[in-house]
Amino acid sequence: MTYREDVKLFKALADQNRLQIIELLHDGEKCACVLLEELNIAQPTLSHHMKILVDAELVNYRKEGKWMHYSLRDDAKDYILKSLEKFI
Amino acid sequence: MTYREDVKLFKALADQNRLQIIELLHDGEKCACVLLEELNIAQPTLSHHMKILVDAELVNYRKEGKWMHYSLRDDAKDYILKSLEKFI
DNA sequence: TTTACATATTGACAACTATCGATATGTTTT
DNA sequence: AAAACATATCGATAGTTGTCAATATGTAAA
Repeated sequence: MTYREDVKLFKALADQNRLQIIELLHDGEKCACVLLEELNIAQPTLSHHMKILVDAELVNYRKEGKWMHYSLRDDAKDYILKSLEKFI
Repeated sequence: MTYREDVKLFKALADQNRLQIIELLHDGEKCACVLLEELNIAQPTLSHHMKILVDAELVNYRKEGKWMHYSLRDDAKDYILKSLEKFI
């Protein structure tokens, strides 16, 4: 039994900025530009974090013109819980 | 709001070997020597991982003579869940 | 009181990660 | 078509992490 996907998920959660992003997205979909305003990081850094969250399948994106809208997957908590339950 | 403790917890979960250790401890308390037999890592590496799990308060230890016995905290799942619920 | 054993610590190293300036890409506006 | 804007990618760098050999520490057995 290997846990590659679960490790990826917990790695995505193992960063202060990303936890804050998840909290911000909890209210609903947000534009990257809005996230950028709320966080104290440079634009390439935000882009980097969003990629990690999307790769972990925690966050969805929707492109609209020149804006990127990110949203937490609706069953995010269950998704993490299901991962947890594999070994705990 | 900062998430220092939560990041520490998720970092502890963000490693293949440590997830496997947690799975092994799910059966109940185990001696370090037993864990060492089940995992394909060197003894200092196990010691390192156990320290991270103990620091994250996911795992308790009990010293008995020259043996160290490690066990998962009984409310481990709730403990993680409570952390999750801070931002999700 | 040696010797053997279980675990922790140290030191070194390679791999990974977060960060940001510079730049590229793609879109809208003028 | 040019300028302005939003986001992604690249390249570099500092800091962190996983790993193990060597060694230290502490305990039990001979």
